[in-house]
Amino acid sequence: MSMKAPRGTVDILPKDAKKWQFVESQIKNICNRYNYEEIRTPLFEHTEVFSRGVGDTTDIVQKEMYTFEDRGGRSLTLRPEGTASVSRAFVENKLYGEANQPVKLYYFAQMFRYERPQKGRMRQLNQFGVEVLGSDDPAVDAEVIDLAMTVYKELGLKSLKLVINSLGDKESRTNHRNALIEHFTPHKEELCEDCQLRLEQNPMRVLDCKKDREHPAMNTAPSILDYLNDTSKEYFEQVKSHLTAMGIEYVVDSNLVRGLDYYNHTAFEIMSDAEGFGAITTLAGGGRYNGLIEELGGPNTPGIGFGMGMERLLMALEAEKVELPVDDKLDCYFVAVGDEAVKEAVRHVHDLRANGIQVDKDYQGRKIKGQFKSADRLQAKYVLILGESELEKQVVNVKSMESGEQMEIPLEKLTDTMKGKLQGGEGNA
RNA sequence: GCGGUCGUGGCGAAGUGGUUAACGCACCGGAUUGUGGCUCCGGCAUUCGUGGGUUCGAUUCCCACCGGUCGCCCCA
Repeated sequence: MSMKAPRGTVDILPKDAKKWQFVESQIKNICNRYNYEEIRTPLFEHTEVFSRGVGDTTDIVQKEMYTFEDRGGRSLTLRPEGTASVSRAFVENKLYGEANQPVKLYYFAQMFRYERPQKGRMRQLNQFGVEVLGSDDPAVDAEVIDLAMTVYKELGLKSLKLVINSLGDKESRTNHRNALIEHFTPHKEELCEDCQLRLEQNPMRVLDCKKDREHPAMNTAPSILDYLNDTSKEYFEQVKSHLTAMGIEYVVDSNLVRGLDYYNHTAFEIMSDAEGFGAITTLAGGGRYNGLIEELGGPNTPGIGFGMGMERLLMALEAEKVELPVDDKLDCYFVAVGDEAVKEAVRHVHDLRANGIQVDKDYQGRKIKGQFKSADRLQAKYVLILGESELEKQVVNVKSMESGEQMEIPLEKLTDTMKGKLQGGEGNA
């Protein structure tokens, strides 16, 4: 029997986990500056949260959910995205009653989608996401987009493309929808199978079909931007002017639709131009969802947010050859020689660690040479040598692996000495 | 869900229907009796993705399945 991780899942091993930790800490730092607070919601929800929240006709709900029945006969689903879960939590915990509005939240969470795996597309994926609930100020839309762009820029990405669109309010959407049906119905037979279905269920999505891109009716199709009513139009203008004021470049693409039903007004995607991405270029996507909270049983509350793929972020960093400053050097390696010293080493290592010093030692019974090799591989800054002669004199030989210099330090001064050396920073050992 | 391609030790990578499956890296041991990074010597695949089939014989041929990868769909 060979045990393998399930299809579309991967193990993140220590080498990579260091990168994840770094990226996550940078992102949390940014969230803190923007005053967003973390929320953690369950890994699974009642299936209804997603089918109603995300929308019955979406690909996610129709073919990508991990749905199962628990022993009590409840239908549960591993979360495929974050917004519906956070919205449910917002309603259930009555966060609309909090003193500080809007409520600004962020999360790091695993998502699950049953799809054919590909590079940058996993069945279990990690997302960083943000949701702002309780304000319909266009400046919030701009803030959310700014936050996402800031994450990428501060991490060092350059090849970014921000695409935005407005899907308008309910009235605008309805008018546009009718216009689309009127426009495409005469050509229905000429469209691909998927689009024939989309025309009935969600005509907007015909617009971003790649198969029918060449169809003449596509170019003449009514654009949502022409169907925005005055308030929607004004809203979009304000979002754009805030972005411009912040120096954030964007492209308006009236065919940007987004696959989830809950979106209205602002929709956006951030893509990468970098080489080595293959077919997958979307790094993050999001938009406004002013009706969702009500749909889930809460008070009429506006909301906006985005989801950012962590795997794709890491891929983008790699594609652009961004070096992350991950420190994998070990402070100290404790080398013990001789039965008595080996026994003593356990206690001394403990003491050093208790005093905040990073130390490791040999557990393979290696000889001194092998222990030095280990120290070298672990990129130890210092090797602390305890042998019979040192034991007798109650000292430790401290060797700087960088300079090769070695000096005797009395055992009782070891902790303080090492603290001093390590605090001293680069190279002045 | 559909199509292409691939699957040999920890990693990279040759190879052939037939007694012992190259090589490189890594790793382990030794030359160096208490000190790493260099050098030399030695060690390191009894499922060649899994399961069937063809054959006297299959890692090599055929089929299925599983998995990776690329593209389509869609998205993070």
